[in-house]
Amino acid sequence: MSEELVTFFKALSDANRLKIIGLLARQPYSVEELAVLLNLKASTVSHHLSKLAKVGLVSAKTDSYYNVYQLDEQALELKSRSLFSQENLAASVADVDADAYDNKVVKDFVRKDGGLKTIPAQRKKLEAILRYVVKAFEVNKRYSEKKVNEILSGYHADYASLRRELVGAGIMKREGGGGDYWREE
Amino acid sequence: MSEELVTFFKALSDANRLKIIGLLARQPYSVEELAVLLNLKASTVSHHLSKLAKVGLVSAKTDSYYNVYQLDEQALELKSRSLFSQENLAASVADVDADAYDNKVVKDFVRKDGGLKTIPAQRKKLEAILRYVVKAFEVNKRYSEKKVNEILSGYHADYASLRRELVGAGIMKREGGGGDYWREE
DNA sequence: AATCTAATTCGATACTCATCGAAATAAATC
DNA sequence: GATTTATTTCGATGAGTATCGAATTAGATT
Repeated sequence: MSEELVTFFKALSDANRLKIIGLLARQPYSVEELAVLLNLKASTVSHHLSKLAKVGLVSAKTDSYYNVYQLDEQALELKSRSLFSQENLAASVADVDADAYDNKVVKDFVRKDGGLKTIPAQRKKLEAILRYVVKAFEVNKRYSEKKVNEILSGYHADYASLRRELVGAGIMKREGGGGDYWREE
Repeated sequence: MSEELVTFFKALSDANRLKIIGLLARQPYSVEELAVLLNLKASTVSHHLSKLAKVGLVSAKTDSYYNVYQLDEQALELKSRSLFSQENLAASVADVDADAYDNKVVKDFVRKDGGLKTIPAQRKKLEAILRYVVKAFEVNKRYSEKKVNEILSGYHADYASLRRELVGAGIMKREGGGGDYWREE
């Protein structure tokens, strides 16, 4: 996945985070020690460490009062080796191709007024359309079924099928049996 | 230098720029072609390409109307190999140490009101102070000698020495013989 | 020379994110 | 159990930057 690669690079595209890595390459440090060395507040350092931890470059060990962070050299080695591998390069291009495919399908099935000519029967095309339709919903906002139907009916008279497929494909989530709907991520 | 490394990672920490790299890994493309493939405007793609070019990952070849960009695979290979080398790790730590040194010198020579107790005689300490003093100037803005003197006199009565040392150390630039001063980078 | 076309630059806007201080957690000592 | 200490989380702020459209530049064709 390309998103993961972006996250990795973002984690490293900050001078203070690189300094942290450089320091941890020599020995483990607590948050406070790093804060003093870098002339930053502890909360800021904590923020940086969480980003580095998220991509698996550092990890923490609790030691009495302190939370001692250490560099995962193995992960560093591994990552740096595979960064520009054929797979990663291909993955980023796959994203482009996928987008292009989605765009083509949307162009084929969507009228100028934004509504759907038909609901695609083929699975792959249907999913492309579902990814298009879901953009009408805000991320992480809760919608009642009534509201969902109302929005979807702007796309096709058979809003119920759209709603069912959105949930079935995991593109929208639903709480329990009769709860609200929302768009994740 | 650590700054260079940050720039490199920043160049790669954008999804669209990674896609560009992925695409150029297969074949060269013009700006316009990339814009279509990525669903972006040409001006945006141009902006991305300039960032990638700045770190030496891509280069352009003019071909009739078009400006065809290609990936410098050699640079990619080279960079990825040395990213987390001992030298780079050490360099980032050196920055920390250097900063700590500068901070200590500043603490020793600067009064609470911001003025200098004395102008350091030792070269290394003087340079640390000069790096501190130059922060009073905006980057890339032009200042007349009169204005420079005015600002520097806030630090020490011997503003002329400060001005001379700033230029001598290359920390501030001066145009020709009697022209304006400015702070680069 | 005049005109087209692609590319770049510039100014504006919206969004992301580094940083801080304050509040909330967590863990250990008293 | 109460309190201290380190860390994390949260909200706000400011700086940086991706994106666009318009204006400008650079080249090539007529």
